Formats: sequence, structure tokens, C-alpha cells
Amino acid sequence: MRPPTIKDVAARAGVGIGTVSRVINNSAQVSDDTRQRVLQAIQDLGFRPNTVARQLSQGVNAQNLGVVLSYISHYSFMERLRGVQLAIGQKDPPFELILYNIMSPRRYDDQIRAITRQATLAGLLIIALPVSLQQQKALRDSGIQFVAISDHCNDSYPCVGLDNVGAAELAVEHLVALGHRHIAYVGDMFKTEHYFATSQDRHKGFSHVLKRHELEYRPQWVRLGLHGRDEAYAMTRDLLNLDERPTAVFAMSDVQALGVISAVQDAGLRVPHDVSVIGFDDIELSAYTGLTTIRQHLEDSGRLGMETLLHLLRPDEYSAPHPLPAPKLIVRQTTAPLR
Amino acid sequence: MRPPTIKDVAARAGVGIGTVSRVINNSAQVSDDTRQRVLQAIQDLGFRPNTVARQLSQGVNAQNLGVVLSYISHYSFMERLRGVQLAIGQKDPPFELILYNIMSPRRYDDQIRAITRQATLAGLLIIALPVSLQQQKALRDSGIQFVAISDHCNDSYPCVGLDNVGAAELAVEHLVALGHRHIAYVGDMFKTEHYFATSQDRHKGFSHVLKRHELEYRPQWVRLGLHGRDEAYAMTRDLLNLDERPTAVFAMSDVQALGVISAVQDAGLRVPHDVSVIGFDDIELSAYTGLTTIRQHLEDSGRLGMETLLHLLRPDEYSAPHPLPAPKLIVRQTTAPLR
DNA sequence: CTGTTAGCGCGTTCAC
DNA sequence: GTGAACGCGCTAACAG
Repeated sequence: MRPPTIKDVAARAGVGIGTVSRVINNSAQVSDDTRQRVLQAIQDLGFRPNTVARQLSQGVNAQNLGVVLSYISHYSFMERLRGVQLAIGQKDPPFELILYNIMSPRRYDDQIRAITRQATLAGLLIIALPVSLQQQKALRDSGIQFVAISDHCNDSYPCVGLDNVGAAELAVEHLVALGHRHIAYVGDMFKTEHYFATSQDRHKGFSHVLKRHELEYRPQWVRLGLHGRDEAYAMTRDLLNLDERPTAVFAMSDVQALGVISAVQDAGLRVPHDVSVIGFDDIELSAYTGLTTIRQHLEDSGRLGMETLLHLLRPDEYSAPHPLPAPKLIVRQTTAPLR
Repeated sequence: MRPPTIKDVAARAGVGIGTVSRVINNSAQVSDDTRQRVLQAIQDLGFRPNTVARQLSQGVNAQNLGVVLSYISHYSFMERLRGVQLAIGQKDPPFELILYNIMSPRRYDDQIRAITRQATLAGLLIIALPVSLQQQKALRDSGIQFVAISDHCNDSYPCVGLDNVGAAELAVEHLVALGHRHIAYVGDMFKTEHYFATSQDRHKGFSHVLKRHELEYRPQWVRLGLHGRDEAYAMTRDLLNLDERPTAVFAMSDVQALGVISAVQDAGLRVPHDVSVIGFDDIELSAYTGLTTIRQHLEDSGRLGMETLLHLLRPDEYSAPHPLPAPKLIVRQTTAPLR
């Protein structure tokens, strides 16, 4: 049962297909009588014009831009997305934005394949997800320009670089500079699949600093779990129950840092008096809550990624964007010198 | 200069169009020699396969869903969007989501027109924007199912209802119940164009309650400005400089409420001891900051809107969604009885 | 006013 | 292996 076409409608209404076309585009003058008959036939058959065919015959080349990202529900991705929107702005005619929300690694490859096979995209922005050689080829073959925002850039494609390891070092160095020697890490479970390893990378920065200052690495001070405020809360509770507990916590994201803080407070301790807490991201929320954190310029990175893509697509209209500022330590009220 | 087609490529490579098609789909066995010639021609001409034509000939009906909203950068819209994503979920093959971000009222109508003329959408969700009769007709004519999330629903189209007036009354009644008689309103400027009037509506609820309790309405206690934390901060500063200042403030959004709170604190006053503050929305942020507010079920409303649309599109796969819970007063730590 | 015809660009048969 | 038709569903231009 394929969907009805104007041909079917024409047959049922006893008219030519041209007339049907006129009716659905309510252009030209069609006699009121035949118009009614056509409309009736459309009703009866449940006819819906096929937009793809319509586009082809009208010669419109869809100018859509895609964004592939995971975890769209995280604030950090939302803020990046905001930057993307800013970059697209309000050109006339505008590019439209198609969101591809990757929820499982297995689906990622399927999704890219689907995009290259059937999406009508001018360009694609891939956020914090790896781009394999095959995917690069597939994208190029289908004429889709792409840019990645990534921790693992290389020269084989345009890419806005992030540096999770280095930025994490910034955070932990801050704690060390405050005199802390007993520092814990709270983050996401390390992924074994082919996602980028944000938590691994930030944990790597954490380890580097410990090593650099010859501080002991204690596995029981590294807590990994699902992402989220409540999960971080639970992990921190366990952390505080240890015989020897840390005096500072580096949480791999601001949302998790807020969970850490709640747990510390609920344990009858004070932040930063008893325990210092530093987060990562600098989402908008963090300014409101006074959280010390690492600013990774979320909005700017999204904007920059999209600007890079636009520049690729239309060099005359969009100039090459400025590079991303380096991650920056933002000291607020949740870290203090070791007593 | 129209873009090159496979025909042009075929001519340049001295082959038939069938061969070109095989090459770009790297299917079938093409001799290595001719493949190279074709690839070269593609290079030379800068040929990009036309996805629309490709779709038509393959019979894929684009199954995209659109979301029209304004102010995508506001947290409240982001949380609605999260709900929308949840509803779409991960069906296989999935619907993709196209974002139409309306930044000026004038552009809204153009945008809808563009959507009806050239977008390949199965359905459209219109969030907090009015749908004129003409727009309804245009959408129906182009076979695009649509659902609105709106404060002004009527029977002419499927719609998830909001009630800003009633919900605002809830907020102000709470303040009155706490003994407050001098209540200020901080909100967005009233729009004169054809957007929905969120600020007007919430202000209307505010006025209703004052009238109901025979409280005086003082124009100088109604502050309207641009949306944002900092703008709300400035308005509140002015408010506190008045000879007679309010003892409670109803901010039309949580983000603005946070600005109000900062201003109160910076003026050397305490919240809620000296001034009670209530917001509106219950964005995630508000739980973290202890803000008393009105929960309008943002995420649920987005989810519900999209579920309604999906149910319309595929009644067999998606059941009719449950209705939206009523707005709810969430009392936290920023409101207290009048001293 | 209305039926017919020729494309839109590409995938997919077919024969060669 | 490869070229040349045919058709996807629709719009537009042309006759009537």
C-alpha cells in the first residue's frame, strides 16, 4: 500500500494531474466546482503531497546543516548548541538546523550512514564524537562538508580542538597550589566503546598532576559512576565514609560538582572550609552557585565549530573564525587553602 | 551557472550516466580504469550528488519533524526541547528533528511559509507561538501535521494547553498567603507584535490576585525590561531605591528571579528575611539554588507536545499521551512570611 | 479553465 | 562492464 499520488487523486476526481497540482498549490483559477471534487478526492484518499518530489521539480536544494552530538540533555551540550545557533544567526534564506542526538555508540555509525545516504545536508558539525576514516570518506562522497569539535583533532579534516587533559590539569594544579595533598576524582565511568573518553581524559589530567607533585594516587579516591548530580552525591557519600578522606574533590563536570557539594554538606562538613570542590565546564549554573571551575568556553566552542563550517560552505559570506580561547580557571567560593 | 549533474560528469568522462551512478554509489563492479576517469571528472566539475533527486528515485519519504520556537537560548526552552527529544526517542528508523529558531516576529510568518513550501516535514511542533488560520491552512495543504504548545489553544487544531495566567496567580497567592501586601512584578517588556504575550499573561495573573485581595496596584512596582538575569538585577536595584519598597517580588521567570535575589543581597538586604522572591518555570537551576517557584513542567510539556504529534502521525505506534499536570507551587527557601 | 507533455537529477532495470 | 531507457511524484509551460 504505497501512499496515493496526485495521479490517484486525478483519477478519482476525474480530472488531469495538472488540475490537482493547481488545487494543492491553490494557484491559478480552478472552477469552484472541480476544485471541490479534487478536494474531496484528496480527503477520500488521504493524499499528502510528496515534498521530496515537489522540491526536485522546483529545483530547491535543501540547505540544511546538521549537528551530531550525544547527551543533548546535558547542560554543557545545550550551551554548545546555543553557540551553534548564534553562529547560524538569521541569514536570509536561513540555514536550518537538524539535530542528530546519538544515544548509543552502536547507533552512531548507523546514523552517519543514514545521513550520508538520505539526508539533504550542506554541512555537518560533529561534536565530541570521533570521525573514522570511513565516515570521512562517506561524508566526502556524498558532498557533505563537515567540521568536528573534538579532543582528538588531526589534519585529515577541519576540527576545532579541545584539550580535556590540559584543562583538567589546571583544575588539579589549583587544588595543589592551595595546599591540598589528598585529592579525589569523581567522574563518569570510563566508556569501553568508541565514544570519546571525556572522563578518561580528565582523569588523565588528574593523574598527571599527582605524579608531577609526587602525590600518592589512591584508587579508593577515584569514584566513577553514571553521570548526574545524584550519582555524584552517592559517590561522594562513600568517599566521606572512608577512614582517611580527601580534603579536596575534582569533579569532572559542574553538575557532578554540585552533587559533591550537597553530599559534603549533608555529611555535616563545610565547603570549602572542610572540603574544597572544583568542577569543570563553567555552565551558566556555576556562576549562580559560586562554584569554582574550569571554563571551557562551551558556547564559544559551539559557535566556533559552526562558524568554521559556514566558512567552508560559503567563504565569501563568512570569514574564518578566531581560534578558541584556552580553558581558564575560574575561582569562586568552593575552593580554599588547606587548613 | 547551475550545479553539475551526473549528466555533465558522464559527458566529461566519456561514459554513460549509469556508470557515474555506479561510481558514486561505489556499488557494482566498474573497471578500475573508467572509475578513475569518472572520479577525475567529478573532481574537475566539483560535482555533488543532489540528495533530493536521490531521495525521490529511491522512494524515501523524508521523515523529519520540525520544532518551531523562539528564544532557544533560554533555559526554559532548552528544557522543553529536552522533553521533545525524549519523546522522539530512538525509533528505528528514527525521526530527525529540525529546529526552527524564530528570532523576530516578522520572520515567523516567512519561516512557516518556507516550511510549507520547501521543507520535507512529516510533522511540526509549534511552541508558544500563535498559529493563524492562514498558517493552519498552509500547513494542512502541504500535508504537514502540526501540534502547538500554547496558552491560547482552541479547537481548530491539536494543542497542548498552558495556563500562564492561572499559574502566575498561584505564585502571587502564595506571597499574599504569607502576609505580603506590597508585591512587585519584574518581567519582560510587553511585546506589541504578534508573539504570544507571556509577560502580559503572567502580569495579568499578578493583577488578578491583587484585585481579588483588594491590594493596591502601584505602577512603580511593575518593572518591565529585556529578558535576562542582569536586566532583572538592574530593575530590582531601581525598585529598592524607591521610598516605599515592596516586601516581595514576583519575577516572571526563574532566571530573572535569580537576578532579583542578587540585587536584593547586594543592597544589603536578605532573602527571604527582608524580601521574598518567587520565580516561574522551575528550571533545573532552581532546585540547586533553592528558589521558590512555579513548576510548569517544562520537560513534560515538550514531551507531551511531541507525543501528541507522533500519535497523530502514527497512531498504531504511539498511543495518545496523558494530559499535562497542572502548574504547581514549589516552595523552597526564597519566600517567607512577612515580618 | 483544463488536459497533456516535458523535464527536475538520479537509481535501476534492461539489453549490448 | 557499460550505455540507454524508464520511472520516482510533482511543477510548469503549452496547447486547447
